[in-house]
Amino acid sequence: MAAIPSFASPSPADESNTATPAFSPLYQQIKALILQSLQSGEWKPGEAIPSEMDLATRYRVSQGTVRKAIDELAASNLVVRRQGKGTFVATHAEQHVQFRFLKLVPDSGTPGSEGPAQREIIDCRRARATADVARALALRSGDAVLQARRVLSFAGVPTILEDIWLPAAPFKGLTAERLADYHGPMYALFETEFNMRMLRAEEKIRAESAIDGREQLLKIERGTPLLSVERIAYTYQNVPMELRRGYYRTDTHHYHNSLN
Amino acid sequence: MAAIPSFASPSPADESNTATPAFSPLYQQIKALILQSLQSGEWKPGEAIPSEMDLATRYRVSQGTVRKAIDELAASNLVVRRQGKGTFVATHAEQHVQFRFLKLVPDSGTPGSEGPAQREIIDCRRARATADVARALALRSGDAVLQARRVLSFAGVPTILEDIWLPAAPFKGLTAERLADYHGPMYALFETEFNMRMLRAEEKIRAESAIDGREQLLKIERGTPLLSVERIAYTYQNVPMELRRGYYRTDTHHYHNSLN
DNA sequence: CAGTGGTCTAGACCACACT
DNA sequence: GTGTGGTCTAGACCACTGC
Repeated sequence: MAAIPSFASPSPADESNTATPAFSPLYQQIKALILQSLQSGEWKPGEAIPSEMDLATRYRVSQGTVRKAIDELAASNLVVRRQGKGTFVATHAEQHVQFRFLKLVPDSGTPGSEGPAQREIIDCRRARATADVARALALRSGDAVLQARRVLSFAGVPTILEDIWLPAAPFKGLTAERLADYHGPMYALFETEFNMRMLRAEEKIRAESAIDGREQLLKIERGTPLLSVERIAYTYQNVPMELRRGYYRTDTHHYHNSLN
Repeated sequence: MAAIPSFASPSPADESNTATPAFSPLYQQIKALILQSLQSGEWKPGEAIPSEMDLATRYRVSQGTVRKAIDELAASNLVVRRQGKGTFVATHAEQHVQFRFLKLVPDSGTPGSEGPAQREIIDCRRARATADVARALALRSGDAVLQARRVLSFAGVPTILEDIWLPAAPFKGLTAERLADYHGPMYALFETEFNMRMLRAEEKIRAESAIDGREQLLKIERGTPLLSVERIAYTYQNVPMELRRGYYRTDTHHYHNSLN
């Protein structure tokens, strides 16, 4: 950095009305710079970023300052540190993070113990955003979206029904066919084909009855209670990039959450 | 510390069979020592712990090492740092952390916008642990437990029904009457009266139908889908100290979760 | 003002992975 | 051995709080 000695962009006009003097530590500025390089694709998912010493030289700060910046990026799962090897851009494509955002686990056994999930696309098409979808994705009503419906099965048992909406613009080139033929982890596809990384998500969870044909797709009785999970996934700058409405069977699985 | 230069308790006999050489950084050892003092009650919830410099002197390490230890304790919400004032033992008794473990929020408005919750104890008595309760609380079947049932209402609407089990031994002196008469946050009572701090919790969430009288207590129709939330709360050393089975209405509220 | 936590530096050394 | 992240130190200075 060298520049900006400890104070960041405090437009003097602002200070009169804001309570906070907008002090920003050096390591936060470095963090922002690294974030920029990540977003721009200078370092791609799975790749190593430059070593701490290299970055310290590049930004003209000490290694400790770079370190603290990377610490925070690692804490939010944007990068992964590996001692002796380097710091790597996090990815959804790796085996052990396949279902980073999926918190449904089998009642007995460990998360992956049922073997791989079977993904079946039921429906996939272009559509126009309804009011609620538009609000969730920060679009306008009627904007083009991609819509998909799929079923995830574990050990042959249909367990999850998902409706997915994506804004069409950032995923230009993604056809319904491409999605329908793809059977790997969806977030990995987004990363490799569209340079779109899902960084965090918010979920709203409710209990609902299985109706509107969902009972048939999950092969359960009409009216069975289902866990309804509405997820909005965000990319850089907290821009919403995916809306997902999931319906989970909870007779053999449960949603697991840890509270600190 | 001074002692134990970078290696902690590696009983040579152990090393033959364990894959990990059991290396423990100094700051982890300091963290463990601070943890001990917290658990022993040397510093009570709400109080300040000694300053970083004081602790550094006490343990004969540098301030930076103490700092890193406290950083981790703060990250797991065991202590709270306040610049210019000190580091304080976290507590459930403060206003803004009243419902630290409750993730049910109203569909519209902010978490606290409905005003204070009304707590009504429906039932409260001593009992013997059934097999499943015993397993959850690491007891034996038949061990003495305290059992309570209560309803939480927001803005006069009954929203949450909770069954709570506590091991009787650690809560010796807690009578059914005391619990029934108490109308504040339960975890605060545990802290002040029994020096029992709930540090983290695990939840298993399912969708279930309102039956077995739960529909009456929540004043909803029989068969309405409810969110079933089984929570086990842990104190120091990951010892389970409370089992709570909650039934949440999700027509006006939802369970909110953030994923990173 | 003194005391607290927060930032930043420079340098030394350790643990780990690859070659 | 070389290079990476991880630990630890000592000292300086900054920002916030309360006396």
